[in-house]
Amino acid sequence: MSRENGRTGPGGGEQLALIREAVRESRGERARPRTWRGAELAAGLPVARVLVDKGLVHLDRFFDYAVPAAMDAEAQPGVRVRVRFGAGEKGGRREGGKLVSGFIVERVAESGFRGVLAPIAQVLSPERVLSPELLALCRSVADRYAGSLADVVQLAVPPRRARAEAKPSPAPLPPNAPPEPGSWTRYGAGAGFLAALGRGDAPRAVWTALPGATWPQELARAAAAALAGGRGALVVVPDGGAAPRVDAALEELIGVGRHVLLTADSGPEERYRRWLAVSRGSVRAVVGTRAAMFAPVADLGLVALWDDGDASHSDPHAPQPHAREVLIQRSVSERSGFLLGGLSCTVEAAQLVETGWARPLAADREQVRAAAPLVRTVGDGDEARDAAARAARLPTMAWQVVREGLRHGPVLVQVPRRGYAPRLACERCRTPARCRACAGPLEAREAGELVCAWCGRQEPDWHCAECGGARLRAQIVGARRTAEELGRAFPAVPVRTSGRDHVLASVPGAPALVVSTPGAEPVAEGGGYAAALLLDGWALLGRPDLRAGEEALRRWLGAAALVRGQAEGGTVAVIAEPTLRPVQALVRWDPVGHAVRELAERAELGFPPVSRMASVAGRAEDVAGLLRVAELPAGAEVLGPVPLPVPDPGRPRKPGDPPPGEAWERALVRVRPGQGAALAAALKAARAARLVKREGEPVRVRIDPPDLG
DNA sequence: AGCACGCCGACT
DNA sequence: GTCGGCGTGCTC
Repeated sequence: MSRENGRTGPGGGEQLALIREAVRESRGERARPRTWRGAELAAGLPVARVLVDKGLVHLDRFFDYAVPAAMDAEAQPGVRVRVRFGAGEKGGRREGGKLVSGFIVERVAESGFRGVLAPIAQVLSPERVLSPELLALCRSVADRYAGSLADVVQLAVPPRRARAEAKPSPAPLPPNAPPEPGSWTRYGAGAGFLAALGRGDAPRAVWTALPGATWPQELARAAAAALAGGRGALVVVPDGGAAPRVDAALEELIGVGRHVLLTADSGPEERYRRWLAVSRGSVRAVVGTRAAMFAPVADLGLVALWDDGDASHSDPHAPQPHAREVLIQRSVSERSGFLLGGLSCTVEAAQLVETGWARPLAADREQVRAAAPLVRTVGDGDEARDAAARAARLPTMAWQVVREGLRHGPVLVQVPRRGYAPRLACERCRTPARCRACAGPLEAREAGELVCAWCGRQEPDWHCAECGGARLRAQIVGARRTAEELGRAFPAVPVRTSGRDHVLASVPGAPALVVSTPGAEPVAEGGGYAAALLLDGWALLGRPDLRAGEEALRRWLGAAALVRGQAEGGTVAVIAEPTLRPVQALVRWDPVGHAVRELAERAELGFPPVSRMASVAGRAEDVAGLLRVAELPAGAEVLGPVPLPVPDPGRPRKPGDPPPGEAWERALVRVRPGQGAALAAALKAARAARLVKREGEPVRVRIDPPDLG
């Protein structure tokens, strides 16, 4: 990686640079200037180290600028500045260059740069938004994910809103009184965990929450415990639905003015105002979504994350850091407590316990059994005997669960989300159903007709090309129709739907059919749903994804946790093959056992998180080229490359998709867990080298790729 | 990404 | 001699 390696041949730039330097030296120029074009420079520390806000990987370093005396007071570390960047020299003076923004990272007495420093053009505001702690966090996240510091800083520091900066933040309030353990006493070590937070320790726990809707209060109580001990707290939840619930619970515990809610819902200016209140130390607790993981809470006592299996915890912007990994890093470097909670359990969470890094925080079996509903399973193929059940294509048992449930309260029906299903296939031989014109995958529309997802052509008379079969596994249609038929079968009962565009927060406790897609389930008032029917098993489990089982269980538990406990007659029917591991884990309500078993399997196969992986995607020659120059750590294993499936031309292009008409390949690189940092560094360096030399098209590098087939 | 600098061929 | 083509490397 040494600079000299890149230089070749006589008369190269290296010699010239030396000559230019010698000339300057003889002219008496130096890197510690007193003046710039006659303007006086800051006396004490006249050099500012600046992070220039340009995401280019090979520019991932600081640049020194001269600090004019007039800016001395305001040009403090952490402030936003404008600087001229990119111009060459004319007669030993800097001219032109584009005005770019950046952050002052440090003030120093002298620069290592042997040239004429350009002055800072402007201090945008004296607000010190990029504190040393936040900078360090961004640096370590960038390193972990093979990304550039500037990219991560962009995620961590919200865009400036001058109006929000103008007003001072309110004075901080004294700490609240320690909260009672409350419902934490239901978990063996719960009260102890809160007590440890309160006295300033840094306990770490993976918490398996009991079913029900009390977890927002429990998260709030943990935050309140850290606050009462005089430290800060940060709670990250997956979506705008959960955040207000934790926020409300926290407000009830500690009142107004000690915490803020950081979500996109409040709008950029209000959000920045709240962020500033945190940055200025005016409040020391934050509840928020993904981006809040970087919130500059001073003196962190607790970082908490809810439901780390939710995909929204993974930031879609480069370098795509995951909230769990960022918060793990924060809890280590800032020596804070750590709480990873959920109704379910990811393999990563299980690994934190397995390695001894965190302690499990769970209720005993009796408690779980009492709080959880009764779960009954029935396979897909079981024939129903009565006509109504057959019309709804429901096995008799499932039908009875719904009918019985409707006598006592609302019944939740979980249906698969559009676009979440595997492609339609021949019922007999499972050959995917393809368009005869363009070979695109066929989709079933509401009315039941078949349409090509790529070219839109209708296919009224489909026959399997392999076996001549005429029947499809048309389950999306099936599940939706089942929901419709249920509504028709119980005409006296209202039907409510909750999904993508219309998400209901809650429904009344009266009998009703509540049809919802996974993740959009409303809370039922009056103690929960009387029953739930889970119809999306085949869609969840049929995906060719390493996480399919974990994800199915997570979504089922999320729905089933809203159903009343077994003692109050709460029942759940799941239509899925009863022998499958996630189905059994649901019946036993044992997410941890499931995760532990999955983890063991990953260990056997050498899959993450037991190994560390990165994916490298791009045109075949670029992927090969990058892997050739990358100095991968010893023992690194390259899997593939294999051709990447072409995304549907009909769908809008997602970031990260190959450009239309280009065939991409993907390789996976696997290393032992301890070598993750080396892997990231090697891939980053290789990509930078190729960018500098302009070899081929850029390649996409992703650490912890989420879509492992 | 821009943009200057350098080397080499064609012109006044 | 000197003007301007693009190939190479730097940006405080």
